[in-house]
Amino acid sequence: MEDKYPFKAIEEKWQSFWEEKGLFSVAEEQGRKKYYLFEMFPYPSGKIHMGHVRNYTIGDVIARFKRMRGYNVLHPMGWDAFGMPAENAAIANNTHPSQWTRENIDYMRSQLKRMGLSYDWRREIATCDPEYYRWEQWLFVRMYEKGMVYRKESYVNWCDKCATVLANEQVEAGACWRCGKPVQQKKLPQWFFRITDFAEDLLTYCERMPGWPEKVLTMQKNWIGKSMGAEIRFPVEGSDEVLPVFTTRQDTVFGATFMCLAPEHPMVEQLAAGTDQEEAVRLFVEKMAATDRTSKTIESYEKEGVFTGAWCLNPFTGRRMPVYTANFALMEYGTGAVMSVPAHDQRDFEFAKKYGLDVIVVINPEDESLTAGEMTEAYTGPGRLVNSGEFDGLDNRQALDDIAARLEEKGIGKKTVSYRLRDWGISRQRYWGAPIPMIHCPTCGIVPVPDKDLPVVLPEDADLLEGGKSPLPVLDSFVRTTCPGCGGQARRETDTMDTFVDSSWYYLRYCSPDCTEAMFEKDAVDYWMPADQYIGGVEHAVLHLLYSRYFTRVLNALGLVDFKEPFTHLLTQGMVCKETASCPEHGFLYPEEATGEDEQSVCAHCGQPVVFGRVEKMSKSKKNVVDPNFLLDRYGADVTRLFCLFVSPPEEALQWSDQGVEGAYRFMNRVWRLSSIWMETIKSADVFKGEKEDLSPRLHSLYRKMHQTIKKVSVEFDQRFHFNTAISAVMELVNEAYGIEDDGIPETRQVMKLVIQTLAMLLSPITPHFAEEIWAFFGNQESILRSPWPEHQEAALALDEKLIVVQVNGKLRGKFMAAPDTDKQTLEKLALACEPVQKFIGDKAVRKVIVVPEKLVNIVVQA
RNA sequence: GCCUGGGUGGUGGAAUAGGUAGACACAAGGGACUUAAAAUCCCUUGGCCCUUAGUGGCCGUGCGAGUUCGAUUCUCGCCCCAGGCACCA
Repeated sequence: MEDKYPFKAIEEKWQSFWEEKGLFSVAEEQGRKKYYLFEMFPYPSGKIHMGHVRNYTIGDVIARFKRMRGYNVLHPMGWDAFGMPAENAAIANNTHPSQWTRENIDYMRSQLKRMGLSYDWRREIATCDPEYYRWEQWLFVRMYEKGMVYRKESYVNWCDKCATVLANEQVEAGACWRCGKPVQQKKLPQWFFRITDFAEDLLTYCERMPGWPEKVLTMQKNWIGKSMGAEIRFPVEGSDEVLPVFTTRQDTVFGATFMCLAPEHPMVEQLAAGTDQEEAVRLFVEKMAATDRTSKTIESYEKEGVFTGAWCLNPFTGRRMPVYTANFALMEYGTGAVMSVPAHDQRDFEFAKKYGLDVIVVINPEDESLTAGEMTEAYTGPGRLVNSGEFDGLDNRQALDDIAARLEEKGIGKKTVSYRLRDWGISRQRYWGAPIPMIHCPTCGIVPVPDKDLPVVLPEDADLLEGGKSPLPVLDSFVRTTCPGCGGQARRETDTMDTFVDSSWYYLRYCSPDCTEAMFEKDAVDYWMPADQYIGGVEHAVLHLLYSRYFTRVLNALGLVDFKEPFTHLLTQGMVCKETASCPEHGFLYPEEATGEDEQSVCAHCGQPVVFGRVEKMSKSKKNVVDPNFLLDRYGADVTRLFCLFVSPPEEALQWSDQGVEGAYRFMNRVWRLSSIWMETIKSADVFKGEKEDLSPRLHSLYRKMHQTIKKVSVEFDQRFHFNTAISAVMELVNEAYGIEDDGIPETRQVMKLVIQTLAMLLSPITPHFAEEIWAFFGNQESILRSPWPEHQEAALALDEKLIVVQVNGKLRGKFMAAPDTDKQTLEKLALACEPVQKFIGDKAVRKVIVVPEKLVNIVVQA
């Protein structure tokens, strides 16, 4: 054996071995315990990045460990293959999205294979495959039949640059999540999934998923945004019209002095018609429609509105309330109308101040009496009702219930719930996606494509248009069709589905990827689902993960699956970060653009000192990326995997360190060397099976350390997934094993054989190629993955003597050794006898002695 | 503004049914081997103090209180950082 771990030859050898033996291919085995884990499938963007490396390494460790633990492990991989970058790249490179995507998949698959990931590649799926999206279309039709999908003309988030509609989830701070351009509002007919029907259920189950991180559940809960409140109907003066509002503060209804409608509210135009405000309202509404979301957010503090000329009546006080249209009223939330209570809502307060509207205090804080004219901000806290007729004196929390009850009695409103969550708009005016399987017939209206005609295949011969506009509407061969109802000429729907639809059910397809009769084989799904472990970036906490939960509910409601939650355990891994380097003049710099040693580095372009900036998520724009290929070439897959797991626990951010990788490489070589040193002498030896009492103190200690390590590593792999501490434990074992010399005594060789074999097994999930190589050295023909995970022996952990810590008034003052079963009295006696302890007690009176057996004695003395 | 995490050596990070703070590694320093370098191996490494250099003393887990024999861990108040949401009535 060589001095350095020769990863190149070894890794290729074992990768072929696994592939030839089909070691990771699985099938349902009734009666055998299953484990289904998978990681978020990648978008085939070109090549894998460090985030992928980290994500898939974490999953692979668990998969390999569970196999050795005897589970039937399903560990699949696929491609989230539809999406805009493919179109953009195709235009830029004068190729076709299909070709671009498939080439990327081929290359990235080869990269993943180089990492030694244990996937069942026979189950590989790509969402752009017609046999995949066929079933998505099929489901769409089922949902349409059940009224779970609808079409509505509505204002949608529109990105001009990407030339498409965006879901609310894809709008970040008023800008497109993909290109960063401000998002505008545009009125278009769109297809929507009724996700809001499941808002309550999605929320309820957030309390029933102990396997999910609290953080993700909280983000989902906030996203769904449930508010308990009331709907109150305000009659419009001099008309039969009624304006319903949603409020969470019905306790303040006596203080409502005006009303605000969203500029898009359908009543705005009608109310203003014929009044002298008509023109002003029209101008305001037009101005608001032209304002994009970003500037609305930025100017969020400046409240603005226009009187519509109409008045409504407060149903409790009879007060005439002017109806305004205001920029802070949102059409998407509640009813699009707000009852404004300036004394107790900050937005209403600011609006009232600006337009000179009345402020009426209806809640006084405890022991204080507010005066409307003296308030500088709204009072939103709790208190007692005033100016509220029969409700005066009530605690406002009680009034919430009482006033809601009165609403129902008077027939002017009711208790109700509002959610922040909106229905999911899934139409995309884009080419590279799954076609929506609907037909527009001039006679029959909108008709679904019959099942026998599915899939509606995305024509791959379409020529892409400049600016990213979809070619489908002008592709006659696609658009022209016949109506399945009347047989007459009809047009196909040319919108495609949001790619998040594709990724909302792929984990079900993995269970039976080749099924031609249905979305999936029920038996296979019954066996494998729900998935036991899902791993991916936290950035999908409210997008993909919420949609997947929704989809599972849809399938459940359609009777296709028996469960509601798709993933019992979720692990959200942290970002991969690296320090940035920048030049005041040239911006961010690649490492090779900064010359010189660390602190004295200068910009290669201008010679100015390089500023080493903050540690940021790896990104091309920050020029702080590390290419996995570089690592695989230079250190190999095992070291790359080892490093990713060792630097930090999986859910924390991983901070890249060049020295850190070197350290992982050194460790790998160190274990390799340890094995090399002993290999020849222990090859023919027996594995130690004797009693630990027969061993020399040194060997005994090593033997115990080995069992400790097995225990520690097993717990980490099984429950906590803190691989960094598992690796630390293995390092300690290696360090201790290094202290043993070959003295020719049989027990020494037997123990060393046991230790080295155990090391190979403990490391096999992390550094599988290395482990296989060591395993084969011992003459094993089978893969190490086929051998059972080692079990620690509790008896081997026992110590003859335990270290007892002695404290005086809680401070460490001495230590001694004692047998584990030493009783409290003896421990106390021994502790008091400790020489340094005596010094601290001196002539002070001992007040109390606390004894924790096998651990510590604390002597409390007078201060 | 609201919600959720998190603040521990020069660095990444260990340690929580409350019980030796700093495991393991990186970096740094010293030594061995070598003609030399690389590699490797060994040692030191939280800060401060000492007229006794020790099995020595004091301080130390963002800051301030509290509970306790004992707090990185529990409670309360504050500060800072990261992530999420953001005119949600």
